[in-house]
Amino acid sequence: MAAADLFAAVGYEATSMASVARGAGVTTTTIYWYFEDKETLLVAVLDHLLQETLAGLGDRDDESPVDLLMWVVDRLTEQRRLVSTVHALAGRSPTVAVWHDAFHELTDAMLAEGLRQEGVPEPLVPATTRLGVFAIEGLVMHPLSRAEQRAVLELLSTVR
Amino acid sequence: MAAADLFAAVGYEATSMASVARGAGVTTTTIYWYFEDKETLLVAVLDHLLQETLAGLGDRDDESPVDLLMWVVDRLTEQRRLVSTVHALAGRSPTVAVWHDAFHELTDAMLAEGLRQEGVPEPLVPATTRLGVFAIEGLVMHPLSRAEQRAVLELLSTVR
DNA sequence: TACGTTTCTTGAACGCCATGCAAGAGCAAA
DNA sequence: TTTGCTCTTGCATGGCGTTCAAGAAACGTA
Repeated sequence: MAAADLFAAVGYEATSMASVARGAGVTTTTIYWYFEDKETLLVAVLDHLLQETLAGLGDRDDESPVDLLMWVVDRLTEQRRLVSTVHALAGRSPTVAVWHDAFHELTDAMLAEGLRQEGVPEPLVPATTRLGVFAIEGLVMHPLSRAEQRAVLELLSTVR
Repeated sequence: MAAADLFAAVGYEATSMASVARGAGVTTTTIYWYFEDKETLLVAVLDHLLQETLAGLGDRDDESPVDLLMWVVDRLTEQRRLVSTVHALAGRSPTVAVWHDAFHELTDAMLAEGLRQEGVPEPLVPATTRLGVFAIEGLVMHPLSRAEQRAVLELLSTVR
């Protein structure tokens, strides 16, 4: 998909529908036959990216929890621009908001399950999950050195 | 400032320079005489809001740390739309990025100082500060009940 | 093979937006 | 009164997301 490349290269906002069409060798109107609007196109790209990432995650359920989180942070950091685009758009576009909510439902559940297997007591799981998600999003959005990232995640693993 | 009202009412993206001008009873060109572009106007509004919030914070340095954080989260949540706008724009606009960095430098320092006074050991201050900031931003961006918010902040205060 | 219907593509438009520019009003100093 | 500066205006420009009427291509049916 040409849109995915452009979103990754210059970002969603800087990508015009005309440039997507040019990249696909068609006209803008053709894009609109397949996707209702630009936001729907974005959601399609997000779904595609999510599939890829989930597949990659399946290949490494052997590593330690912190290493696993670091890997997820790395993948999301590669798409930092899209992440903040989604957050900004979710507040004003129902289309993107639906995807964003579904995404969190999925990832929050995965993290919660991981925490349970690490022995986090059940009543603490919800709040710990949320704090974990917030930490991941924070690490993705604010550039820190690898050591600093790890320090935050290690600190996070001391809550009780 | 008319721009501040419009940004708060409908958001930055949905606010056209024409509507700002109309609200101020002038022409768009006049706005451009005072502000270089729309992003510079945004930064002026952000500065204004920050001044107000800092003043309000000065009136309540008596409350408990968690209550203080809750209050900050409340103020930021009222401006949730602007918060995510700033995050999205900081990645592609130098103007907004500069303001965003300065904002974090200020607020991170304030939080770090608060943590020291709460007895957090010095070597843990940097990572704890970051985790705290991430928690605040997460709470601002994701709607949770008051009890859930408090649970996350209480959990956060148990790290060591 | 021919025809009707559905699927896909196109070029040209529309309305909105942020921004630029040349000209002029208002006003103070000389 | 003239000069020069600050401020405001109307108009224009180029780009954007999106729409629409029209036609081409593909396909099922006879």
